[in-house]
Amino acid sequence: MFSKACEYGIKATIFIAIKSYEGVRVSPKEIAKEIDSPEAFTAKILQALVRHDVISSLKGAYGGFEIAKDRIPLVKLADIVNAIDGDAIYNGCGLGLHKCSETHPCPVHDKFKAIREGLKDMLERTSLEELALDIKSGASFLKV
Amino acid sequence: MFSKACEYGIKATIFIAIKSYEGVRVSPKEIAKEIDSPEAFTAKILQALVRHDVISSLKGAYGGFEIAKDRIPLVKLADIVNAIDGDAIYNGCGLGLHKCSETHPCPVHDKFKAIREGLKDMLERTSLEELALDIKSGASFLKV
DNA sequence: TTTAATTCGGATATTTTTATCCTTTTTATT
DNA sequence: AATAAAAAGGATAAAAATATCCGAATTAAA
Repeated sequence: MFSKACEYGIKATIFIAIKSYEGVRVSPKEIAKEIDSPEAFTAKILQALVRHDVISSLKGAYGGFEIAKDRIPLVKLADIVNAIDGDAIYNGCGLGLHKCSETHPCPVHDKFKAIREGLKDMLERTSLEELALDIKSGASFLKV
Repeated sequence: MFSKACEYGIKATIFIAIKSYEGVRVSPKEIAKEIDSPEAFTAKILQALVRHDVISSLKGAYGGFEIAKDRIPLVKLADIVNAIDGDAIYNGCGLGLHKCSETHPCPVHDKFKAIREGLKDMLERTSLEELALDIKSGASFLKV
């Protein structure tokens, strides 16, 4: 459903949020260990998330990745997905037609529309905050 | 959402169904032209569909691909997707955890479950017959 | 039985995605 | 100002997905 890059990006952002609640910045090494991902590749994804203002970073000694506490409830899953995979998931045609529309629909246009909208809705409604709190409470897990 | 291979497979199967209603077999060349796909790659996908008994083929002169008329209403979108992309869409974890389950869920486990089940349901309910009839009636399109 | 038309299957090429490595830039501390 | 720690960014490598090519096997018809 999502690319590997996006999977890592979501898990990394959740971990950064948890650490940011504690007021500590984290390194790609620490993140990769926690979410069980390749470190260098994860670092690249973090760069993309910074560029898209999902998270922020501080270079140099005592630097690392963080996210402002007051932004955590405002960041939605959709923001993370969008920063990494773009909006193809919502907007692209299910069968790859270049000009798929109501007036020139692909064979699965309507059937997919419902699924897509459900997905879009879920991504836009789900906040980083609730995902992070579930991890903190032990209700969900970032690896294995 | 789906792989290119799967997109081609779905469109190819629909076209084969339409031609099979007319009692004529079709070649990869004709199919590729009709669905706007790379011919040789499409041929490989057709082989996979034959191996999984979604469609059937006849080698040699006057051969080609076809699907028995009485099977058209029985074949579901899910059969085509399964033959090409497997069942990762329904069963894999949304965030790539190896052991994602009710008792050890990833952060988006429940939210994805709903989407997944909607998708699965749709794929299992949608028949090749209705897709083919929509193309025949001009209600939907296979290319552009 | 020969021929022509066709799918099948293996080998290979290209492109995209995933992953790694190394140098440069930035920054807090000493 | 010097130093050490860290992200940024570019170059490269490996793996997977997409795509092409060609010879072998099969088949219907002449």
